[in-house]
Amino acid sequence: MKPLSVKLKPIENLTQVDKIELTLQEYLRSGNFMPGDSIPKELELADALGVSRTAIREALSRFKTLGIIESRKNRGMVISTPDILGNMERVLNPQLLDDETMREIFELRLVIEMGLGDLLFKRKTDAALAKLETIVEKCEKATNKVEYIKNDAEFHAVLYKLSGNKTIQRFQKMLLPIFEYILKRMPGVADTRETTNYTSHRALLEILKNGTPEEFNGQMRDHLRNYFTI
Amino acid sequence: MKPLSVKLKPIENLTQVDKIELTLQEYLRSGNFMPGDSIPKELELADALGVSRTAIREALSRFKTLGIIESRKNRGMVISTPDILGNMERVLNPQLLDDETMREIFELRLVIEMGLGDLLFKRKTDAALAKLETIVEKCEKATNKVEYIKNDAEFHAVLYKLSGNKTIQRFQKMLLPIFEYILKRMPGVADTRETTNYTSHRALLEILKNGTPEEFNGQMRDHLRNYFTI
DNA sequence: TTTGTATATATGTAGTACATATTTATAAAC
DNA sequence: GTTTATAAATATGTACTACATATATACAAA
Repeated sequence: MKPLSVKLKPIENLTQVDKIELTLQEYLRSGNFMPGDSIPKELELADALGVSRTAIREALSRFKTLGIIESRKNRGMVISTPDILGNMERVLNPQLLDDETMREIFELRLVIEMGLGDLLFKRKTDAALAKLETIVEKCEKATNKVEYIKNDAEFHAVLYKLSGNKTIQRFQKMLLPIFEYILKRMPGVADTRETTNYTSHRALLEILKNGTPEEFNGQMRDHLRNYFTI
Repeated sequence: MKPLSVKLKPIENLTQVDKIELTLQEYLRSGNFMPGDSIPKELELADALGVSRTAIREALSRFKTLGIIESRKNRGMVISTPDILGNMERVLNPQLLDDETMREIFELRLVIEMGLGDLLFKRKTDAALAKLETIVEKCEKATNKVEYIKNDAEFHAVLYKLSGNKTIQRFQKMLLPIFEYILKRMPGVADTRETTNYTSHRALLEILKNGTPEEFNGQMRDHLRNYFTI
């Protein structure tokens, strides 16, 4: 049989609500709305678009889910500031994601960690360094794998906090389950947290105290190099 | 007056649909569903939870918005693989986000770019290097700011592509509008793309050809250093 | 000035009816 | 026997109505 042209696209099968969503999206975009601005009430929108309140509500519900608008009884709908990571967080489920995507997220985490040096040096404080010091010491005294891993997580968490960037910090926190999943389930990725850390963390800390961002990034590369076998 | 204790939290004001969402979320989580698995139809869920189909539909609509489930007529609902970046993309609107968040996103992009070296060296190909070569040459011949900026964007885009990580690549693409917004609107951030690039890009490329990841990351730091004044 | 009460209003929930698309079964045609 | 038409069944999609619920507003009472 002659193969169908790949250019043959399925006819657009948008539901009513899909169209309403697009219309409202364009309306919101072109209206230059700012957070706090209110939009017409459901009945007005339904009337303006010539559709039922049911359909309008479902379209609005999507925006509400994304955090673009908020609604309160008798106050109508207002534009809100969406939480850019919140939506991602809600779907970051290892059960649902495919392996390739998780591998890529894993890599993204590594990349971030290796590029973090400058932020850390820019915002490090004596208090934070002291805190890292105690963690590294605990790490050096750890006697079993569980303790190692716990301290490792804490060390990196404090580093991220030290970056002074709440978005990056949250991002990393979200990615932790993926990280664990990869280490446990993926073939070819060795969990080296036990063997490398207790010297490596010390080195990172010393560089952070007296070294340069370049040195730090380099040491971090070394710290994470085993994960790069993916 | 005695100040109210900050521990005094507002009483939980969850709507019916909110509760349904939580219930279904738990149901989905504990059920170990995989993409492709189907879930009970709306009427069954409504019946099981003792609520109207209307409310069930609104709760399901949220999951649909997040990409966790999909629905088709007469086929019911099936678990799907969510697009982790898709939801973020839909709300990445400079108009709606606050300046602090955008600054942090801007930083995140810088961090990623400075930690990208290893991936690039691991996956570089002759073809990609050749492509970068032509871009750098164009860049060196550029005569006005518009050309510089265009080439700069292209150079970085090819770098990201070279990383072989589609998630990172998409992520960067999504962040571009934020990047542009920051450069244009934020005080204290100088747009130095014109003055630094034509030498800096060449250096990056030469390192990528014959150098090491460390050298590359270092040069990238230099390439981006002006943005770190935030 | 505060506190209570009534009223209007916009969203939230329920229920019914029907539209629409897709599967399944069955019959007809070659 | 394989394909093609046709019909019935089914689950989601849309519309409409009615009422519940929370909140703003106005006004009265303390």
